Amino acid sequence: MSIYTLTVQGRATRDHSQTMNLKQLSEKLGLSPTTVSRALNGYPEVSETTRQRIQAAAKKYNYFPSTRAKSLATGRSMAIGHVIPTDANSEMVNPIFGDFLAGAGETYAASGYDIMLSAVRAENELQAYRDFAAKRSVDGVIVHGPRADDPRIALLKELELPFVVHGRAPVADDSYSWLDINNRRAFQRAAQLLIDLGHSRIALINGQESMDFAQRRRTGYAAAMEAAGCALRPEHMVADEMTEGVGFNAATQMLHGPNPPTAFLVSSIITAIGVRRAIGARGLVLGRDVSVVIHDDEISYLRNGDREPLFTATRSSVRAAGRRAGEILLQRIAQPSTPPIQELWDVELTLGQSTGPAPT
Amino acid sequence: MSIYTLTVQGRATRDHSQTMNLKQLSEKLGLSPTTVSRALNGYPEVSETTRQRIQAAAKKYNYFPSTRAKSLATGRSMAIGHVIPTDANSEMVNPIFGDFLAGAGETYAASGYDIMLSAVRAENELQAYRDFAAKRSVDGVIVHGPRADDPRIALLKELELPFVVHGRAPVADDSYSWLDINNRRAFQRAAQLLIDLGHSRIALINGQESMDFAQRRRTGYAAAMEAAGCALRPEHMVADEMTEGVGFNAATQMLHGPNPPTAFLVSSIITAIGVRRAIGARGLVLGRDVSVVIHDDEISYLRNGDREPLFTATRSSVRAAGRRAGEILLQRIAQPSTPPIQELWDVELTLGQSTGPAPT
DNA sequence: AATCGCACCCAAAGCGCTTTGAATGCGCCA
DNA sequence: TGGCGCATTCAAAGCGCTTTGGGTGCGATT
Repeated sequence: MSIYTLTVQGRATRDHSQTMNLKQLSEKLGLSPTTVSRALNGYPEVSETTRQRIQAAAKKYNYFPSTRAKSLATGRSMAIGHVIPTDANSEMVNPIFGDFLAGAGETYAASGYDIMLSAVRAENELQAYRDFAAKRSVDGVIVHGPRADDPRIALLKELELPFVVHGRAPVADDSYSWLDINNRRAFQRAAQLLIDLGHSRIALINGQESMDFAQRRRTGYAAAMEAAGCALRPEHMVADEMTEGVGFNAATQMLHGPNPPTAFLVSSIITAIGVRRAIGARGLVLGRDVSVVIHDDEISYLRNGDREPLFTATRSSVRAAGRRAGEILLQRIAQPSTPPIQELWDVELTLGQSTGPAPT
Repeated sequence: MSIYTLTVQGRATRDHSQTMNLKQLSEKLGLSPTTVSRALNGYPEVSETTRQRIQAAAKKYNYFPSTRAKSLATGRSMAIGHVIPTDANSEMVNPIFGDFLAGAGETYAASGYDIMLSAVRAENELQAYRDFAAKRSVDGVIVHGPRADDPRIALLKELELPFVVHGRAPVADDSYSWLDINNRRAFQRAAQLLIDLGHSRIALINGQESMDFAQRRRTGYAAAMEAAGCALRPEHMVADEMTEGVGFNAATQMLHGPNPPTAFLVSSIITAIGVRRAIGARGLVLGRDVSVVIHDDEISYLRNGDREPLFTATRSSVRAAGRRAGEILLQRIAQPSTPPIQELWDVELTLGQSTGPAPT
């Protein structure tokens, strides 16, 4: 027995032997569907004694309202859309995605929302949002990894689909909701820390320049360097995918160059693992010969050390960000006409074993 | 304007100014909803010329059928459920999840299915599957990371919800569909490779014993060791979470022990990164003093080297597994009464830079 | 000329829920 | 005693689609 069966022609036919539904339940109780529905949804027009009776019966018969029918009747789908790009070229699935979703999922679950995931190639990303809107399958969406002049924000406004951006677009704009960390200040402080330790040849291994966060981090880094009178060397600045391999290759090349950096500022712990490998391969010691500061998203399976941090790091939990972004979105959905919400989180700077005074 | 608005009492009221629906479209065309629906769904009872006309209009007015209504009418939700445990204790979100989903998502998208994600704490996992069934929000589910005597399999059978297991339960059972890699053979071959290189003190750093794959890998490892007459030392076998920290700690401890291993067999590239760090910290050289063989799931953001593999590895793409598991599930959904499908994939063994002859 | 088959099309019912608008019954006040 | 207000309950409409079970009109068959 299954939910549906196929006829010979392949046309679907129904199978109504399903689970308990509202009508059946109300018949068992000798009440109207109206009353049962109201009782279960907590409306006041039903006496407390019948409500008790109804709830007991619902539990007894394991009754759950069909989300499909509920959605259709209410016009709300009780689901939030997330679009996960599965870039065909780079085969890169964002490693922080899982933790962000776990955080957001907690929030959603508490309010009865589900997650609708759309895994698409980058070039179909816009269409994925369009589909969400056209098929009315979600009540709101989260936008991940905003880029310079990101077309998604304009599209979502046009589609009138509530959304929250994790991160933000480069241009200041208070017409939409976002949650971001203070990337600029984070990298400025991180660079300053290294400068205070006596470093002046500090390399930046960053995410791709098209990403807003990467631009802001570079700006922060550059500001600290310039304020300290340190030269900004193009050969010491890389903006690329945040993979272990990129970290290794970039650091290897720099360490073999004419004026090798004595410190690295690295945008991701994964990239930093590659940098660490390069440092080791060059016969240098991390934290003594070469310092490294990273940004740590607190990815659950890549903790930055158990007790004390391994890498000195600017730190902000992406899981907490997911939780909060989910809250903001639900709030937007409940009250779409209130002004958008923006939150800028400051990061912690924690000292680990990967930094030390510049070698003399 | 939003999908719905709240009245003062908080009761939802409808807002029907929505997007184009079937009725509106059919009116514009001067046809009945029946005909339009049939035309768009490819049924034969409609002339080719009107079909063309209808399709053109649908495109012009950007008409998409509401999935909600469609689901209700057909009884199929056109969504696949995935439950992602967000364990509260370990805060561990499975790193291979993203890539598996990306693969499965490709398959789903090609058939018009969506992904419904349920992020729950481990203790609520069973309830998540129950909810999927009771709320009728998905047509089938994927079971991730099966454990010994996994209750989910029995539950799903009882719920009559089509499912496919990624991995399989320890007890042979051809009554359900699964897709697995040959973990036993993989680790047997990997251990054999090390033995052939002259190693005899080979450590195993494995996933938790409760996981089926970990048991099979240990069995394969043990078989090779015993066949070669190598002692199975308990202090050289670890079964724990597959994090960098665990790899580092376990390897550090072993390398400082009385009879340190000369080779490691590691269940995950993430753990192996910790092992590599421990080897470096001990002042040893990977691939010369100590050999390492890993299992590589080909996670997109943690490639095992660019061109040539970094670690010698048994290798199998988890993304490809997702694609195929999705296919199997869709097949099960379409024809639930056909016999279950089981697939056991063999892994590749690729040589990298992390293995060499045992030091003498 | 009556009948049949076929190609096309439609009205209406139904999926399982929510919500509107009314009905019922009861205590209470004038 | 009649009428009012309140607390409960219900019947029916509607959400946007699919599918059943006919219709209609036309050429071909007898």
